[in-house]
Amino acid sequence: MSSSIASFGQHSSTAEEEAYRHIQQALRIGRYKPGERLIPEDIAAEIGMSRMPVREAFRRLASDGLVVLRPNRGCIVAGLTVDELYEIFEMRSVLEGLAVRLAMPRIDEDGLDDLERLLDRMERAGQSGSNDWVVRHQEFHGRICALSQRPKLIHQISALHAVIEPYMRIWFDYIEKPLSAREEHAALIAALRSGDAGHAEQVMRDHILGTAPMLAEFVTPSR
Amino acid sequence: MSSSIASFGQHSSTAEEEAYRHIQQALRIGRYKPGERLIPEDIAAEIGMSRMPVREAFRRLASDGLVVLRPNRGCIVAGLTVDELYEIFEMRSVLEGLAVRLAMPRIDEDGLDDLERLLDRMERAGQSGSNDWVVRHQEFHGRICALSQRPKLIHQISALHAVIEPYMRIWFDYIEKPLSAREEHAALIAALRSGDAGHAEQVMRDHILGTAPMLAEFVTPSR
DNA sequence: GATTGTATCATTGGATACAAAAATCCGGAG
DNA sequence: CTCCGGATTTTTGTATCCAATGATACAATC
Repeated sequence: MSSSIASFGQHSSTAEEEAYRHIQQALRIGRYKPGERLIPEDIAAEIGMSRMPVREAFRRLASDGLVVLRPNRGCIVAGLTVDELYEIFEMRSVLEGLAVRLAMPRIDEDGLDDLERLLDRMERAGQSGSNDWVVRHQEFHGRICALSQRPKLIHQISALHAVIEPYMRIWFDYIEKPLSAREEHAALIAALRSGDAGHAEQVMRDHILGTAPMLAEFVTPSR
Repeated sequence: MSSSIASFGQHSSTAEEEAYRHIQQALRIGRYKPGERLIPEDIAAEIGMSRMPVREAFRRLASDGLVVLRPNRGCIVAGLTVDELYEIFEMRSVLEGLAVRLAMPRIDEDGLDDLERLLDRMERAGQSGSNDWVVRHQEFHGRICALSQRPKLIHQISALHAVIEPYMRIWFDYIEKPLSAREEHAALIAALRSGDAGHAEQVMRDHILGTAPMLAEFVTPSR
């Protein structure tokens, strides 16, 4: 088999898993655009398998909200309306707010230092021009969520990040780097340092809700 | 074909959808028990189709967290540990908290009256002994969520309810009716009537988190 | 010239067949 | 009696095939 691209590491044993990862990655980086139809045969050929595992991957992607699957109409890339984008951010705000609150008792000095390091990496990625910033930003948020030690919560938040990632990338391509990003994330660390869980939760909520309007500007009314 | 149960309405055209509904229903009412293996062929035979649509339904159910799908190991009904049950309730608390907050500006006198009616139905179902109470309870919470007018939020909350429904039923079978249920839900309506969105959110959070410990008693350590 | 009906084509959904992996069973050795 | 190893059986994963549905283009009629 000639898996030309993305062959770093033996990710998984099943073909369905491979298809899922492949398509998700393509969606995240915006290779497939909203409204575009995903042809099972094309994708199957691309990664060297038959249509079937691809079809099954479609189901999961649909559950994640990344594609829309209409009977006998195939699979189209899900685009977000402005309303839906806000909805995602509302959900993120309360879920990640919960995550920091739960993370609070589990975090120590080392953990806080790690977060500072991640903040620096994010900053550097932002200045370098490549849009790695988006990845670093997710890494920062992901680290905090991970501290909560709640698998289902982490999974859910991660799924929401995947949905908005394409828009984050477009956003980042327009403006060099989110202006207040460094202060806001530094404020999150400070809130964690304070030891006041309720306060940290509120800071996270405000941070996320505050981001939404900036992103909303770049939602193309693709429907 | 003889679709014995739940044949109200022509739900959908595709076999996969039928399989999904069938299995989900069976899981909700506890017909399939945690840890039990779901044999694709058996279920396929049961509803008169081949393994394939059933397999695809498994993917969605796995995304919902209702079953666990391990490569080459098949599909087993997801059981919850006590920790996982608490996690679900934590997520519910913030998501439904968000839902009431968003519902607040959209609710009017008629809406509040509707909720009162649903509360009465819940009460009657609780006294009748049949475990319709669980359904009515979900109906009550679902109505509030619906008022938020947030499709993705509603969907997510609904998925969480599905996961805990079997445990709610077991719980209800032991104790006749949750003791403080009526007061708590009446308090929710009162909070909505007050017009204070933040307060209503807090009441919802407390209500849901308060329920978790009672349910946790009935989680069989099935793993 | 526009609109509607019809025929053809492409694509999806589902079933069957086949291959690969895991679980089970059975026998033998320690 | 227990533990290990191999063959068999069961079950899962994937591919191919067939039927059915939706899209499209062309033609006929208004």
